[in-house]
Amino acid sequence: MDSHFQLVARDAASAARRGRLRTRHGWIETPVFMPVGTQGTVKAVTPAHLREVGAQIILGNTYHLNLRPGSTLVAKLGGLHKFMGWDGPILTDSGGFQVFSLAKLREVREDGIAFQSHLDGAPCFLGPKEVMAIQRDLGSDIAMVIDECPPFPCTREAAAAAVARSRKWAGDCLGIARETGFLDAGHHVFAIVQGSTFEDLRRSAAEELASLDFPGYAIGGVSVGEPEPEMLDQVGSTTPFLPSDRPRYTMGLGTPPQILKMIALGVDMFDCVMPTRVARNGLVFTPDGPFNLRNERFREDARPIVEGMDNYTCRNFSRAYLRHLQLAGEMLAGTLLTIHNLHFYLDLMAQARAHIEAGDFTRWSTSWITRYEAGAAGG
RNA sequence: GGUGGGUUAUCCAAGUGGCUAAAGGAUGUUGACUGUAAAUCAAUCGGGCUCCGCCCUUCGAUGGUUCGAAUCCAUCACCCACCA
Repeated sequence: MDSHFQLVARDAASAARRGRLRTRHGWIETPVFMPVGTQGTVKAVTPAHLREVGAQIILGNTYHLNLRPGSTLVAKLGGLHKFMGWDGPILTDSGGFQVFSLAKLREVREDGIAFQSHLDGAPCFLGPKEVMAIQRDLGSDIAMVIDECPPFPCTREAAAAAVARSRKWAGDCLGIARETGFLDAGHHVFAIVQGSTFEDLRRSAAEELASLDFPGYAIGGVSVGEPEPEMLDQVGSTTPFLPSDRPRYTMGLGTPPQILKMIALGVDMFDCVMPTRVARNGLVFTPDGPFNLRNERFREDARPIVEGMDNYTCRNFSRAYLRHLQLAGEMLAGTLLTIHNLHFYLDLMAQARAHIEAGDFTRWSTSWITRYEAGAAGG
């Protein structure tokens, strides 16, 4: 089997899969969590830190990098990998999500999305042609199609329209990738399934995109403010209609328990700003749930965030010290807490992979979630 | 010794008769954060309670004027500036 995606093992009690995805910058073991590095940096940490905590692949963002410093500049300087000093795989988001998050400054047209730059108000346009050109410039290993990500809640009409536009754009992106030799060179292009909370829309979108034969499939339109049950329903009503021999990726998710639940639904790839963003705000993850280091109860706590956890932060620093850094506004706090949180997420994924291989994923996952949710951590 | 200015809650600092438990900032405390316009944002911040409301105690100290004072008057204490 010389496919770019290989399934190594499957869980008997769920749809969880253990796989391997080949990219131009190496193989990725799935399920995988991808730290988010929107602007060509995973905030607060260096590529060396990323390696150390076990990152296999990171994200970049088409919208942001094209506005600043500009994709042609990045191309001129050797592509995003060289530019940012990261030689592992990079997935670039297309900017579709920015339609949602920057909604006040956008206009969705048939051929793409007109934005106003959030930086200086300059007009900016992203359509299939633009996003593929930018992602080619960046040297993306996995390029995402441009899509329309509707908010939650959203009407059936709006959801259907977003699905239709996204499907059209997806086909255009794939066509461009074929014509330009992007795919043949070993880059991947992933489709994005929309459909909001409408199961039939999700299903038809998934089936139609599947028929186009993409190297991978993403589930979009989640993590837009919907309650967790809705979110899991949307994922669960999409994955059955995606080809099982292609990687599946839920965009922008999630919390540790959510990720385990989605692995059980057959999802292979995840990205989320949560571990990095909340780290900069003082929140850290532990097997007994998250806690905020700013809390006074850690004032004199000499223990590491997680006893025995093998990362730079837990090996060397006490909760009391990290709390001090956070309260003092020291930038090192963001760095050390990000290192811990990323390691926590990536270590969780490594455990999940091992348990899928070992055949006891569901049992392990259930007890992991139970402990996490019961946790009054740090007490 | 003289003249002028000042003393407000943990800190800084508004407030010159009622709408003031007292602006604003800082600090503190708590919470939020899900394809990153986030090293951000929000709440709370005299004490107590049967806590969508009520009761105490506050604006250097004491005494006074007034229906009512952080706000006016007197005395005292301390601080600052300038002049001797």
